[in-house]
Amino acid sequence: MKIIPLHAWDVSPKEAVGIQNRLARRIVLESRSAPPQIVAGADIAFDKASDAAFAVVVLLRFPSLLPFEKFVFKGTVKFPYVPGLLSFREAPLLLKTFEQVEPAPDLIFFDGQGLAHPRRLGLASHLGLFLDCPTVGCAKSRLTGHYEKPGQEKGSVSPLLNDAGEPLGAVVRTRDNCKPVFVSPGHKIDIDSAVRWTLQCTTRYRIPEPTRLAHNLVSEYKRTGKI
DNA sequence: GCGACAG
DNA sequence: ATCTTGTCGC
Repeated sequence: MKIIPLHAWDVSPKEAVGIQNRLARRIVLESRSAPPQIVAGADIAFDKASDAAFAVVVLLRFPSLLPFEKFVFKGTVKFPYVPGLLSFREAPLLLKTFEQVEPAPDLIFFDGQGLAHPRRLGLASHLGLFLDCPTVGCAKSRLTGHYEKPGQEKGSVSPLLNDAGEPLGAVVRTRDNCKPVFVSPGHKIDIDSAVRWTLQCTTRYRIPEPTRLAHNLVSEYKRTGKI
């Protein structure tokens, strides 16, 4: 895929916040109506001992959800984990991986937030701009926003709102009696579509197949150390 | 000052 | 995220 270098990544936390505020205005919260044909999942794994990190992108057919291609990149990460600045820690490695990705997917799932971010530019939104591709953020826990617990039944959805009452995303029950996931649009997609595709990409597990498979693969690469 | 805080 | 076995529940 072609990457659009919107800015440098070796910046200070303060500069990072400024970049987020500036880029957030470019996010498009609208989506084309057609279903995706190819969806992707991306994730990163860190090796505690060495300072190596692995990034993986998996491509799956939709709606079969059968994986047919995978890409890996091994490197190091320097930016620390700071709540709200996750993309500055993970995006560099993920982008190196996306440089290899072909064909370009129609929708990409990330393990993290999209719009549901303090400055409305979570990892999924940020990378959506760099890749100029529809993206969805599917996080395992909340970063910001308030909500009412969704029903215990798979498919139950509850809106995630900011303090002004504006919608940021949704809390989605992807499996009966299981902790819900936090879904929010990244780029070039609306909230309802993000939730719909997330549910349609979910099988018997809490995590949607794209990111679940990416996570399994990246864990294996980290374990074996081989690419 | 205190609490919250994606991965 | 990462360090880790068994175990409770559907």
